[in-house]
Amino acid sequence: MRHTKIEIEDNIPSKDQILSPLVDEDSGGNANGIVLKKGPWTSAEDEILIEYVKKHGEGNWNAVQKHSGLSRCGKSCRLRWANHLRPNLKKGAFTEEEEHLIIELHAKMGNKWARMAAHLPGRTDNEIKNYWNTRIKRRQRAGLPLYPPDVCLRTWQALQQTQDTGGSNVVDKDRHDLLRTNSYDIPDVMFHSLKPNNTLSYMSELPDISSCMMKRGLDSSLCSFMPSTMHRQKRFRESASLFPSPDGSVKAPYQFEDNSYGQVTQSYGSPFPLESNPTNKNAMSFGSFEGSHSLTNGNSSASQHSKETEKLELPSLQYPETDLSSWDTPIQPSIFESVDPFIQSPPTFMLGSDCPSPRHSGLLEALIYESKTLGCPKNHPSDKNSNSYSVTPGDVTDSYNLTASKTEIDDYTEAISPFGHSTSSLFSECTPISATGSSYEDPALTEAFSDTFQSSFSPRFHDGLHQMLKV
DNA sequence: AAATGATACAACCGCCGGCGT
DNA sequence: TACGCCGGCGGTTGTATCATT
Repeated sequence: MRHTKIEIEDNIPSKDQILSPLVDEDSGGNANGIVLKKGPWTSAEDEILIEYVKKHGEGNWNAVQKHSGLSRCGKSCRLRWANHLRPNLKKGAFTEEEEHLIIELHAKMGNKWARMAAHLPGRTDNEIKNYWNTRIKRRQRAGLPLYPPDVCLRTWQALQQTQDTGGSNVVDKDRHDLLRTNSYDIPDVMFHSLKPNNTLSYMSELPDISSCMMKRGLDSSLCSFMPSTMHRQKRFRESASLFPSPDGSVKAPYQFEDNSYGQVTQSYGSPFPLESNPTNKNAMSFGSFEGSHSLTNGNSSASQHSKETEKLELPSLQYPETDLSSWDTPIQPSIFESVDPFIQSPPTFMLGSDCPSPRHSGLLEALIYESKTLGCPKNHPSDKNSNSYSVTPGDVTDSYNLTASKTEIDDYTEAISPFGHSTSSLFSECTPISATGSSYEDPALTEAFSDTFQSSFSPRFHDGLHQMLKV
């Protein structure tokens, strides 16, 4: 880990700091009229803070300024202490073990940096967050997925075990607790055009799956490389940013075909044709890729705003249909998803959950979410170019128009796994870490995961589908 | 050697929940 | 119950440093 100039020359306040200390000019200082300093900490300030904590202990950070004369706000003091001054902080680069742990933890927890830090003694949430964001960028640039297959497998197994036991023996207890609240604040996503001639069919609900976790997975890891670190609003705002089209013009990476209720569909895949192209076998990509919208600061999604959609966060979903054997192969660009931006109240049987927002999702949630999403009746693409089922504006809440035959559904579910797309797509989220020479490229591993996946969900999906068709 | 881009890291900001009044 | 304060958390930004051209 590098040492910054500030750390190295800690005893010497920078010229800038001396000449023009950064202060909170906006606030003009605290309630006492004292101007609070901002910017890098000096060693002198560190000393003061350390002394303060020695005397008074941690906490009551707002009192630091009062008692020690340190011109820093409480938040700043807490952060400085937590990230740099507290004892037993481990400095330096992450070890291989730590990196693996982070990957695994992120698969389970999503962007829960503080909780992840709890599993990494001496590491701070900020460090982990920075590491992860850097990793995301790196892999995005390389067009590689985020999670290695073994992580996918373990996460999936953990998920299954959790479901089977109905408990929390695999998933952290607090995580399990998290599954108990309700939060349906994200758009549901319909995956269509997942395969040539295949668009997502309706799936019935999976009663034993946490809808929360599914939601949380929406915009994250599994679904895309879009860092889940973006503010929802901002993400949406930026989602309206423009992406160059092949002809040099710019256009939104996806468009609403119809912004009426229940029929809003967006086509993702900025530089590529917006309509589904049946001939583009590799169109679906789970990972990020060069030129994809996900590369805009790692954030994908652009959209046109409509009155109805303005408040919504639009997820970035990229479902590669990558070959399991090509872990290190940059994923082919393209993606066509449709998103129902209208958040509807979920069926009550859906598990309430902790569902912090989906932006925090990890692989685990992504897996669940994806399966759930596919099983959600409201997630219906209206893509007329596909065989997907559509929802008309009037049937958002209680019914759907099924425009495909049961046979089609059967074929589809059989063909592309319970997740609506090839099981292999899930692995595109997984990636080998070449440096470790681990088993990430082990075909047996990926196959095992695939088998597990298929065998676990297909029957349910089928049952659900058939049941749904009776409606 | 300079310019440019990428990376790593520190720090700030806004939001949210808990808690006390 | 409402309100304000405080601390924690996640997201974002700014900047120093390194690498490449």
